[in-house]
Amino acid sequence: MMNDNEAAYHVNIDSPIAVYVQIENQIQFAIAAGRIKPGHTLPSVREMSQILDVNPNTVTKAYRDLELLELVHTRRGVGVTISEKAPKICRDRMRPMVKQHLVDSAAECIACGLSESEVRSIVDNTISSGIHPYETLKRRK
Amino acid sequence: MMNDNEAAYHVNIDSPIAVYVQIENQIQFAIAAGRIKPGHTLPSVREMSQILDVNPNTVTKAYRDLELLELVHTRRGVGVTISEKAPKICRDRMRPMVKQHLVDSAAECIACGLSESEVRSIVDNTISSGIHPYETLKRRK
Amino acid sequence: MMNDNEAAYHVNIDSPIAVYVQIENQIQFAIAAGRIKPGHTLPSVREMSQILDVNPNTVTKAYRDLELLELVHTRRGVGVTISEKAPKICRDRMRPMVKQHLVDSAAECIACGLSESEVRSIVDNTISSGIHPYETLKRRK
Amino acid sequence: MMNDNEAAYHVNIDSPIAVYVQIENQIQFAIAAGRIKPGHTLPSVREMSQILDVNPNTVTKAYRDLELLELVHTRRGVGVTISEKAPKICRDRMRPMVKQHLVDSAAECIACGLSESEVRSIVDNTISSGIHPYETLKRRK
DNA sequence: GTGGTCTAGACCACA
DNA sequence: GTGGTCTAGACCACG
Repeated sequence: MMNDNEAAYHVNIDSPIAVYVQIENQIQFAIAAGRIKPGHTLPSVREMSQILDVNPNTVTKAYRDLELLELVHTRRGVGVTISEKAPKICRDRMRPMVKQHLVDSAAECIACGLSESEVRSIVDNTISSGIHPYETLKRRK
Repeated sequence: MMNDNEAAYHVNIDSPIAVYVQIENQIQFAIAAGRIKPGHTLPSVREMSQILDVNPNTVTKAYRDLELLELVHTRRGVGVTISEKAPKICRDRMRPMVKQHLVDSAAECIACGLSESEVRSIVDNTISSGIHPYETLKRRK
Repeated sequence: MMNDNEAAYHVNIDSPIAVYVQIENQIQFAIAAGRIKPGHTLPSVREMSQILDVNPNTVTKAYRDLELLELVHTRRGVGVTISEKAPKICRDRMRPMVKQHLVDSAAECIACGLSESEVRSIVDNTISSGIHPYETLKRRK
Repeated sequence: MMNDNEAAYHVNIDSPIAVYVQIENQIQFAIAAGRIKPGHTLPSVREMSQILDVNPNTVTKAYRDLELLELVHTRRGVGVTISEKAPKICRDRMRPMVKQHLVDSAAECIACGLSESEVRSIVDNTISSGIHPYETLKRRK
């Protein structure tokens, strides 16, 4: 079994998606999926910057954004902890977004000439496989 | 009957996606979907810039990228025409991309706690509605 | 010892070859010849524009083309670095081109009535002299 | 045996070299190589534009340039004829140019890592084969 | 500090 | 008329 720290944070530096956005997304997905829960303390900025091998400023920016969204509380000397209302906020914020992504993606596939059954089969296969979204959420910002 | 302008080019200047990328995407979708075919001449840079109400340089940038992708042939004093191999190139390039988008989007939905049937229903609804993707696809690469 | 600047970038503004193409060519030759290697960071857009005394946009255009060719990786806030596969791509792309140029040039000489020995002698002299091509290669394609 | 009219004019519309330049080059090469001689009448503008399937204006521009170079005489009602001094002018003009091309091309090859023997071998092979340069001359303008 | 996008406008080359 | 190049300068996004 994994503990909370094995949430396996990572970033793809070659992704067109900004690094700080990737970080935010991973944490939001982890909250929405219940993998990290209210009260949990995120790795410190320094730890996270080492884990991800990125500039500490980048982590700071991500954490700061999460705080603006009220998903975490930052307290000096304590760290950054997941807020009580994070799961709800997170889902309320993300669901319309991910639904729209799904609509857009399906529309793209049809526009490219994929058959309806092909589209449905891709979705079915995705559903029935373990999946790790982490950098896609803000694809369109 | 619709006229040559049926392609109905347009851009959303408030989109986070660069205008020139929106232009490229629309043309690529139109090629992939067979709405514009090899030999077809695109609106001139000046025309297109009027249609879209953007600076001609922005259109030039989009057309130039399409040429680097070998989707169009550009000839000074003549215009920009769709290449013979455009449909194939376009589909080969776009299909893996749109499929991946669909996989990612479906994974996002599941990760956010949407039920499998909810996901399938969104896809089904999208398939059975007329749709006009034009500013999705990736920003770069 | 020479410093990092040994690459000695420069452009000829009176050349009929576009400035941005001259920049691309110099970098490609430097990569093909092994003078700059994967991981190397190119001068920033602003630096290069000062070195060459051209508008930053012109440098941007060159760097962007190099990225589309996958010769460099561009990262905002970081800079432009030579990709791992640049040397191979570069040689694969350039060798057929330069060979064809050589064939064409030799054919031109013969067609103009130069003797075979004269042609060979020009080539021999060129080979045995230090040479710095930087603005040849094709304009496009 | 070919007669003068079988000089086999043709243009490559996809070449980066301007069509009118390709026309000029072919005629100049033909003069330099002695394939067409003083007194010979070139195809009329209309004929040539049909042969090449290009706009008559393009042929007109080429013929006009050749006249400025004193390679041809244009007389209304008669046509365009090769001048007496064309062969000499042509060679004097072209030789330095083609020599420089050869130097540049050999330098490019070396810069791309081709071995000296490889370069010599390419040249030798070219010399010993029948060759038809027609659009290369003004590669660099 | 880095690069990315867009505008405005000039001038050139080509058909 | 077509597209191509370059400049100047603004504003944004990222680390």
